[in-house]
Amino acid sequence: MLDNEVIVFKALADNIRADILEMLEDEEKTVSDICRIFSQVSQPTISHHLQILRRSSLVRSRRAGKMVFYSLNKRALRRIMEDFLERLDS
Amino acid sequence: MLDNEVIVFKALADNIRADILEMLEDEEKTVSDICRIFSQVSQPTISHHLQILRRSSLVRSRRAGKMVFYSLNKRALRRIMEDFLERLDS
DNA sequence: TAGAGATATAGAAATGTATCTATATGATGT
DNA sequence: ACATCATATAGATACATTTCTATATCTCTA
Repeated sequence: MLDNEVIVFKALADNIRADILEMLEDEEKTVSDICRIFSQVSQPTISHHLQILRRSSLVRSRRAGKMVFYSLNKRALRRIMEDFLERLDS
Repeated sequence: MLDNEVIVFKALADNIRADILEMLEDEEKTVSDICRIFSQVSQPTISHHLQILRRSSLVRSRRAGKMVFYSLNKRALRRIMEDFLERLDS
């Protein structure tokens, strides 16, 4: 199994990060948007999870003024999963 | 993201377990077989990783005399990954 | 440029996971 | 029944991750 695959699986191996990814499935969201949903979790914690997702290439971020928008990198996610599945069959 | 998906990703999120899965890709192996390869890791540690893989449904085990054979549950792995990918597109 | 809003980083505490040694359990042959 | 081999479990320790509070950084506006 490739190293970056393990990194991606680590990123996916957490309920909060899984929920964040689902939130980003259809549209990008700011950190505050995300924090608003996870009302029980602090902003730095959300920020930390976002960094992990970013390092794994599963999300992208762009700054717009004071806000930072995060979006799901579907292409990367799909590519990694499909490569993994393909090696399983061959 | 489904709960059992997160459980599977947790199982995949470890280098030793990833390596074990690769070893099992083509043929079942006993615990001793696996231990022989991971010569730096103790038998109970391998056993522990195998239990995690088993609980996640990624491997199956069968006893044959004193030995226990572990095998990759390709069908489960493929099904989980494909369901995950499919929800990504729809 | 001072103040306020949005996000990131630092550092510490809490929690979780991996690993080890020792030992228990299960199976086989004598 | 006993000794032995293969694997699993218990319990302790080490290591890694998650989470928090406090604070820094960046950006806009007055």
